[in-house]
Amino acid sequence: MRRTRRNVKMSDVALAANVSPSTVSLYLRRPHSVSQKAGTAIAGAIDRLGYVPNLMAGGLAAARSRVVGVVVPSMRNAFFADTVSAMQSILSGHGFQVMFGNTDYDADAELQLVRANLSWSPSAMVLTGLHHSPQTRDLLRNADCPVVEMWELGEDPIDHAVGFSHHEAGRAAARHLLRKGRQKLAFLGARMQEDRRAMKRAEGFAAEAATQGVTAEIINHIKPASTEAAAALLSSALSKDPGLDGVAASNDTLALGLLFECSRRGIAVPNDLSVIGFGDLEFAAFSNPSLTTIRPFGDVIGQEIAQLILDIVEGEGRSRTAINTGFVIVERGSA
Amino acid sequence: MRRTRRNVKMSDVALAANVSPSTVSLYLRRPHSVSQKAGTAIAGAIDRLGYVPNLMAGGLAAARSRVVGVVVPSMRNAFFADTVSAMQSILSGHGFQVMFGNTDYDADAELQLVRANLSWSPSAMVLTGLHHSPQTRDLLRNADCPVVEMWELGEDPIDHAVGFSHHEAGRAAARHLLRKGRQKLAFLGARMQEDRRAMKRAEGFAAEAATQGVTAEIINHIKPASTEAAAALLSSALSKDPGLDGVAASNDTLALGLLFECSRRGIAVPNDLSVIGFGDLEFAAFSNPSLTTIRPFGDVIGQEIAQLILDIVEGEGRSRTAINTGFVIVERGSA
DNA sequence: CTGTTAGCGCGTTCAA
DNA sequence: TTGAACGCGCTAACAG
Repeated sequence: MRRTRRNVKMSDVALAANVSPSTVSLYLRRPHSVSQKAGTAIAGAIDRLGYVPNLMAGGLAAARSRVVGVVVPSMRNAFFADTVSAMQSILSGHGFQVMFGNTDYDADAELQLVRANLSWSPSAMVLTGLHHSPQTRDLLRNADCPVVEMWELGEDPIDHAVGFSHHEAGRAAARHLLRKGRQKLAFLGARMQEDRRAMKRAEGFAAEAATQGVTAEIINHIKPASTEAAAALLSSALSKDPGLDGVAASNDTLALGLLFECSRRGIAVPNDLSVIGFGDLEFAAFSNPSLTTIRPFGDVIGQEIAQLILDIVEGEGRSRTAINTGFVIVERGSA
Repeated sequence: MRRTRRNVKMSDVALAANVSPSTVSLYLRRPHSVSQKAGTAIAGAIDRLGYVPNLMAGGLAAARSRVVGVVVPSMRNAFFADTVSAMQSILSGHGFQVMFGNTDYDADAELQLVRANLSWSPSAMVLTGLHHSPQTRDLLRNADCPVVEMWELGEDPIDHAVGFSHHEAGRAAARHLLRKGRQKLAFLGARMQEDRRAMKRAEGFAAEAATQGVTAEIINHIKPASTEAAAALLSSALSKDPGLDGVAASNDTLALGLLFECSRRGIAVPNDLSVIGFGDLEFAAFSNPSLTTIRPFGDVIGQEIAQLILDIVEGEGRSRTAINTGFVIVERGSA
């Protein structure tokens, strides 16, 4: 840590530019509300002095900061990494910064992160999913900023929601398998006790199967997706129904594990067993057979959220309370 | 955006607890420096009133915030997602928050992000790599906080560095192929004009080959890794040297694309051609053949950085200026 | 378009 | 251990 060369502040810039501090402040916020002459003088002083605004002071005075708090289960998850990256790129172009936190699917961690973010009087809060502890909801309902729940659409959002229906995604997976003539279905999931959205897909899957008179078992593995999880789930499913001919996995990582496990066991995909994943990870196209999966639009979610926030914060027009970004089935070799 | 129920502040808590504001402040920062009685009264008031500290006011007064600014090329990249997640988990346990930005390998974007982060008087700044624009370096050198450059070790760090030598990683890849009896080598890279670390691996690769009397061509594709990039690179490499029998890819995504392309062309891996990647992505083990690759330790980098920052900021002891997290070769089927 | 005047909510002296 | 005074650097009226 280097010596503190006392920070140059706005009043120093004002001095150097021969204007008052408030003119500098105004220039910084609305350059066009200041005379050409003052403007160039200020701009000159700013970079001659290497002035860096103190956003804490600004935020304190304005009772609001240009920070957007983002809380996701895990940045290691490509879904959220996509969304947050897309959001960050757009927001930073408008002078907003992203403060982020991982909950690791822990409700208490979520509460702490929300609390921490709110301490910065953010311009907006972005959370993942519609399911939060009552305390968290309370905090957010009383927060003096827009709240966006993402990656899920459903009942009773706190404020705004951007995403899609996981129930529908589950139904779509079932319909796809059924259309392929599959009759003995199962939904295999990893860590669904924590990932409520995966659970909703599972329920949609079973519901759709039921409407067609087919029963679909839902099997959960309590640990995260991995080769071991895939092996365990496949064994379990096969023992419950040896005639199994179609499975949906709660995500592509698990689906890829299933493909791997099938090849180990000599189960032909898709002839003996159809497999459909969820997520359309980069590598879904590279597997053998390539993976049929459901593609959500993580980047679009991020873009829509950024735009929504900008509309609300900068904007005039009314903003939609729910935005459906949809999903599509990407048909490849495995189903 | 809901109605502003005027925020409860520290003085409100003080009032409710029958103590002065500064006692509350003291309690918040060092609970043990306050009498038992005052302590419980304050704690009670805090959660009865739902007090959320205003970190901007606190930071302004203290001239420092518990924010750590993190700047990475892209969160979509699993390397950085791992590192940042690991770092965030540890830091948030100590009351620090992460403010992050993606540069997309753009030096100017990096400068803007650094400037923006510094406006928050962060407790530390974390950047990716050792290569930055002179302006960025200046800003950082004069910054009144520790600076950590990560994912690379080398000459002249700004302050602290946590990572490993990419030159050495490149050498290791070459040694591995040479040890397998490969004699016609090439290093295939995507977007290396921007990813300097990949370029350093390429140089290390060529240097090591040279010491063994083997020449290794370095070929770059200016667009990001993809199936097209892999196809183009393979064609180019084969046309330069039809006898090619060993290649290193700048990352696993590209390596997987190469594997895919080889299988399309009927090139047997590893018999006709050995392939070694970099990164050890989750799916490197699932490909066919599975991918031999170099594993950096992204999560360890994050942990070490978090620890380093905590040591400097909270701590007493002297902190190391460089931490080598190393790498290992994971030998699988492709080489 | 510019300058003046008041705080924003809290940390940090210091004295009691 | 507690409290009073002061100011952190800036924004937001408003008056000129």
